[in-house]
Amino acid sequence: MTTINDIAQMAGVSRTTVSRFLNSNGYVSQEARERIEQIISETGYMPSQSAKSLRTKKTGVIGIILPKISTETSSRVVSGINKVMKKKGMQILLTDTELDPDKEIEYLRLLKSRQADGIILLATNIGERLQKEIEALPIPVVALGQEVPGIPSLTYADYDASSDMMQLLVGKDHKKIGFIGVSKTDPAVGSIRQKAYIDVMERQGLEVNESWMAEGDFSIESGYEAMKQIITSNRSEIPSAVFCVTDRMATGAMEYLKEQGFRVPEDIAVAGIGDAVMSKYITPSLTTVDYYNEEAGEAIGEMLLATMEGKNYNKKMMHKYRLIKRDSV
Amino acid sequence: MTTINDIAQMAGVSRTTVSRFLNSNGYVSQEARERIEQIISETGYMPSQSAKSLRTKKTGVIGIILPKISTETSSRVVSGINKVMKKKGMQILLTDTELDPDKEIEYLRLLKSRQADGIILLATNIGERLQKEIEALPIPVVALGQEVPGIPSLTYADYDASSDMMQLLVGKDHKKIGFIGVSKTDPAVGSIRQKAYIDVMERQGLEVNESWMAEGDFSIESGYEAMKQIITSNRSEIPSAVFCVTDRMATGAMEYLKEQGFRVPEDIAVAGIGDAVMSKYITPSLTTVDYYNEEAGEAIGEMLLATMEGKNYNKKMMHKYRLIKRDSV
DNA sequence: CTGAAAGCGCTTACAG
DNA sequence: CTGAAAGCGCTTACAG
Repeated sequence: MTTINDIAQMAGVSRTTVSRFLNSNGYVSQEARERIEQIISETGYMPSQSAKSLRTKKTGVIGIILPKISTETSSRVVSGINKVMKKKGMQILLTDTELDPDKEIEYLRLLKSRQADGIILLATNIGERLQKEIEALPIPVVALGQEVPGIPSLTYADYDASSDMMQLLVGKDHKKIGFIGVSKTDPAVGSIRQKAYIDVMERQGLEVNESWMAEGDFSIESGYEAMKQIITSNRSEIPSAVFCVTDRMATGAMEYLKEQGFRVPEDIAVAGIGDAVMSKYITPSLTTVDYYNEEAGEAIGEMLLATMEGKNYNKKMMHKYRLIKRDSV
Repeated sequence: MTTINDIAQMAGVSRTTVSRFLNSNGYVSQEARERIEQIISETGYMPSQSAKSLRTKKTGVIGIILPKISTETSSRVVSGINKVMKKKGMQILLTDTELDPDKEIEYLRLLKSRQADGIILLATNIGERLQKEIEALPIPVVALGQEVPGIPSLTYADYDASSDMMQLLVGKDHKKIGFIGVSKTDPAVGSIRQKAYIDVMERQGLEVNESWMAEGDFSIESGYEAMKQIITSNRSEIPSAVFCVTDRMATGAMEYLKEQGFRVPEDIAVAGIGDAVMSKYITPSLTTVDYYNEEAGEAIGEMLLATMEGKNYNKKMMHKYRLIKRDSV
């Protein structure tokens, strides 16, 4: 590998001058500049980032901690983050917890040792240990999707979006509304969305029937199973609508209903959240909520950049959303 | 930040000993070991990767050059790669060319300057310049999805898979088969899959009607438009089946057909490639080819690891696939 | 079993 | 406008 010393020698200047040229700070004579430029393009020289980082304490890399890489939401978010980081010449180091809370901590440490300039955390749960770990970290951390105490967070409007969707159902005169959720260990998806469901039901004086509620694990199959459970355990009185906290689970639920000969939405209406591409193309097309994930990625990227610059950034934000009314409701 | 020197001092040993402890090479007395261990856990010390990399010339990072981050294929592949890299304690640096060939070269250089230990390239085209650049690179590079001369490549079985799909169509007695492809600058998707289409048509003595062929750009919308073009420019004689080189375009094509009142597959059959999740849940479900992208990710990861170790690895491989027969054909 | 010393490739005061 | 020198935090022969 050719180094800055080689370039300096070949150009007949000191490495200080080459460094100045590289970083365009300090004066370099036109003459020196030209010779250096020439040599660099001849050799294809690229400064070593490791050496640079060791010296400057900046790596130009930010870390992203994802619950799961191969997910539509993840890839949209990453795409958004990448968009803003690219402009700043920053790279992205990807990390995947596979939904394991311990790994969130492990990766936080790893990213520290790799001296990431900043970290974006897409947490699924937010335990004590995680918070302690973050607090001790000498690197700016921001969170997307969950509100994490003590650090800037951008959350989705889970409560409002879920309430709106429930209102839509209620407005269509549904009184028996079922619910397919996920574990409450996930505050945003498991807990808040369910709370909105229950609150609207109660506010409307509607009965919250436990047997109309089931829990899945985000997968399409689990939505299928949850729907099956709701239907089979309620021979006499099945719900006329089901609110699913996720498009994938809603897709599974519809799959089961169609299989059993139910008409959607005539017999049972189905609603989801997330606006997966799929939701527009299944039949009937799915009524859902668009969370603008890619833009959320951009926004959280900007937030991280701002906190890295020590700016007094608005700490807690909620991202926009919109209801998409289609044919399943 | 606490450094190895701090640890050494606090533990009353030299930093050499601490380093030996950290990397578990060379002897360290039980006593020293315990003190060091203790101090490290107290301080939460993590060795600086930049310093380590500068010294050892290994970063523990591999780079991935993707045509587009937020794509189902990409995220499956990355997930597979991550799976094998995780086992080796390696991290992934993500890079997105946005389908711009110049960026492939740019990112190759960037990853060099970041001293990636290896690079996985998901190229979309393979020009001269790219090949020259790779050749000059002092880092192992492997390619997935396209055969790139001079480096180990894992390709999908584009020709065979497309031929099989065409045979399936022919077997269902289709004689007028249309085609929706992409630009031929993409050898694998644009060129090879089309060649298979034409070869089968000719081998069967079927007419290759130019007006039954259209070109999209991978997007669902472009599939819609391509289908529209085929239908509207053939008032008298429309094809009875259309082979689309991509599930997304097939989905768009079906969307247009359904809109126009055509029945799929009775009036026109539609086939795709890629097994997008969606393809199972649209109506009718899409007949397609599963390329096992995640496993391909694992395989290319292993190939990179092997080349990094200088192993005499099988240079050119083709990944397995399977035809999935569903209801659209 | 352990430590002193050199060196990886940069940047940055400092002095000229 | 330019260079000599120190130092970033590690690892690795080498010597004991």
